[in-house]
Formats: sequence, structure tokens, C-alpha cells
Amino acid sequence: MLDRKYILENLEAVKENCRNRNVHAEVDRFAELEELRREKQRRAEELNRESNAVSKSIGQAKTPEEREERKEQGRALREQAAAVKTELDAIEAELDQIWRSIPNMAHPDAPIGDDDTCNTTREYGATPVPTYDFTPLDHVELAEKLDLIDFEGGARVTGSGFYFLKNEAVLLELALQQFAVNTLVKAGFTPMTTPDLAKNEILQGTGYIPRGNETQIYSIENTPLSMIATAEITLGGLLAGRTIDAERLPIRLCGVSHCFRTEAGAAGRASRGLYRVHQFTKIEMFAFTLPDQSEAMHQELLSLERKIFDELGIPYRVVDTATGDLGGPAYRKFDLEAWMPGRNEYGEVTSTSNCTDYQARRLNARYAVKGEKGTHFVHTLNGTAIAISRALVAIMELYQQKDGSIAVPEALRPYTGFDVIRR
RNA sequence: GGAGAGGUGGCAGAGUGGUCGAAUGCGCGGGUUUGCUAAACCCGUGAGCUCGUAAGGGCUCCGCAGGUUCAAAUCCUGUCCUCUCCGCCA
Repeated sequence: MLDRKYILENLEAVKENCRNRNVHAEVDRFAELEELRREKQRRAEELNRESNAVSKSIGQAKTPEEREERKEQGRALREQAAAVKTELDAIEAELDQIWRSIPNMAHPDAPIGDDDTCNTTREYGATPVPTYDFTPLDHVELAEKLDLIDFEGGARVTGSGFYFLKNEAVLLELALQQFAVNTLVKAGFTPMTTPDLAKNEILQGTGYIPRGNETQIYSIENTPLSMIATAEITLGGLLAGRTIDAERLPIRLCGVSHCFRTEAGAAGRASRGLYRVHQFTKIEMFAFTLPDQSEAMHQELLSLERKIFDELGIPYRVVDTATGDLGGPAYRKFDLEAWMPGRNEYGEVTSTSNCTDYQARRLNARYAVKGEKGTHFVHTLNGTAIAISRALVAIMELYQQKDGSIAVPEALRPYTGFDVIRR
């Protein structure tokens, strides 16, 4: 979330930002409640101060009568304090709800617009979009012919949107993981496999909302846990509630996890095959930085994504996400969209966001500078290195050959041990 | 899963109802002494919020959440985590 004081002091800018992002948040009501909260807070503290003073004086009371009298006084004060606290809690609950709905401020250079039609593209990958002297198949047809994915089995065993990878597709997945992890380790990232489940408070800290109608999140019944939608959740959670030395920043993490998404409300959207599924494996980049490092880190994450997709020989475009299409915590977001011949259009394969201190404030992730008083919120950034399912869509469709086989991208051959998939 | 022990400041570790935001040691910052280093000695040293130009003041925080009490690190309940032993297993 945003700094409360910042909101009060920049009311108009915050409201304009909400308009730009196409978010309805009751910013004025927030300001009103925040003033009220401060007043109540002061009142509550004053009552606590008086109560504490009375309590302390009881120890020194000379006579039993005096003692009893002060106890009574203390009781009365505590009662008043409790009443004010109840009011305060109610105000804070409402305040908190609005607070969470106010999105991060957007980067001044982010294109302004209501939705993804306003996203801008300025750059393309090193690999040109290929042309074919035959009719290219989509990955579902290719998987069928080459026996690479069992969608029917996935639906039978778990449900629609689940799948089994089979044969070379499995080795391709493992190769992609190794390729991505190795690339990131060379770039100074610490590789980590993360839990696939996380506490709901961590989900909320990173900006994901478990339960509710529109939730993307699978919750585990009778527990405070949910399946993660991305390793961003677990990696971001690592610093939740902690304060670290500024010297240790920036921290670059590479998370390997499974991702689970309900895709509630996504019915009807492009969802054939592997493109939109309920579970996939993802190699995720995550960074904690000092405030003045985050913009450079964002560029670093983007250039690593580009490097990975350039080396895989996948044509893509770089999309600068419009304000209305940004997620709540994002200050700026770049997506890589790969050319997918089966869809005959670009499809999102990576996404990298700079969340500045918005996520860190929710998570309460801070840093302290040695020798200086006080603490500050870190900046957090995330970016997809490779989401296996979408990368497979792109690779299968782009590397298909006239004879029905699929070539293996050069960069993956050291890991797969074969260079073509055919039956 | 069963039994037991424990969670206190950067670390170690006291503290079982008020004078405890918390002894002591280490660490860290500053200083004195010193040819340099070390040692010794002295002073200082948690965080958040808040009032104040400042000096300084107030509130909150002893895993977390509740409860008892005028008053809780300390008593009670729940919960999470850690360690040891047993069981079970990959």
C-alpha cells in the first residue's frame, strides 16, 4: 500500500492515479477516516497515559483506602480506554479496506490508458517472426501427433485445465528449468526452490487475495494456507516483518515453484491447450533493493528475460503496460509477448514489475543503514524467467517442421540430449 | 502422530505481578590512554507511531492472538515455531 501520510498530502495526485489506472477507490473517504483515526488515536493514547500513571501510583499508595480509591479510578479509565479502542478498531477496519484498494502510483513514463489496448510496444526480440511454406499446427495438434501432452488424462484425474506432460515434453520442461536457472545463477541470482503453499497473510502481503469470488487462489480448506500463484509470493514473504542491513541489498533471488491459478472468470478467454492452465512450473526472478536501485534492477530483470528468449530463438515484442492494465502493486510493468503461430498472434510469456515500496509496506519488509537511526521500506521487483507452459506453447509451435517434427532450440540441447522430437 | 523443554534487544543470557523497554556479557559507535596495533578504562547503543522548531515528552512492542488484574516479559487459554526423545516414513 501507499504511505498514509503521502496519500493525505497528495490527495489529487492519488485520485488522478486511480483514474488513470481505472480503479475505483474511495480516496476522499480515506482522507476523512484517517483524520478521524488520528484524533481517536491521540485520545486513546492519552487515556492509556492516565491509566498507566494511576497504576504506577498504586504501588506507592500509603493506606488501603487510598489504594482502593485509585484502583477504582484505574478501572474507570481502562474502561474508557477500551471504549475508545473499540471505536478506533472500527475506523481502522474500514480504513484498511480502502487503503488496500488504492493502487501504487504509476511510473510517469507508463502509457496512460484504461486497458491493454493502450499498452505500447517499442522493442522486439532478436529473432524474426518466421514464415512457413506449410500450414503450421498449434501446440495442441502437435502434442497430439507427437504424444507429448495428455490433456484428457489431466481432465479425468484432476479436471479441465490440468494436464500431464509426456515423453520429450517432460525433458523439455526440465531442460527449460535448468537453462533458466543456470542463466540466472551466472547473473548473480541465488537459486531457491520454494514451498508451493504459503500462509494467507503472506499472500495478502504480496497483494494476492485468498478466498472471495474473483480470487485466483486455491485455498486449503480448514487451514490458513493457500497454493501459491507464483514464487513471487514465497520469495517476497522471505523478508516479511524483517529489517535487514542496507549493505545486503540488492538481493537477487531465483525461485523455482509450481504455480496454481483458479482462473475464475477467465472462461471464454483464449484458453486452448497449455496457454491458460491451473497449474504450471515457473522460474521466477525476485529482487529486494534500495529505493534508488529499483529502476535499474527493473531494466536488469527485463534484459535477462530478453536474453533468455533471444537465446531460445523465440520472437517477441516488449510491451510497456498501460496504467489501466497494471496490477495494484506495480509501479511499472513490462511484458514479453512471444509470437505463437498456432494463435497467429503474440501471447504473454513473461512479466516484470517494479512494485517500489508498495508491496514492502504491506509485507513490512525494511532495511536499516548502519550508523543511521530509523528504518525504511525496501523496494521489491519480480519478473518471469520462464513460465514453462507458455514457453512450451511458443517452442512447440515455432520450432515445428514440415515433416511434423519439432526441433529443439540450440540452447536447450545440452540439457535435453536430443535435438529433434519426432515419431 | 506421542512425550518433554524452550521462544526476551544484533548475539548470548538474566528476569515469575508494580520502581522492567528490560540486568550482565559480547558486539557496535564515540572518547581517554598509546610510537602503531592490541589491551585497559569512560560514555553511548532496539524498533514503530505520535506531539514538539528543538531540547524533550507520550503511546505501543519480551514469538503471535486472546484472557485475568488498577497493573503482565512474569499468571491463564489458544496458536505458531524451535530443540530433544519415541513412532512413522521419502
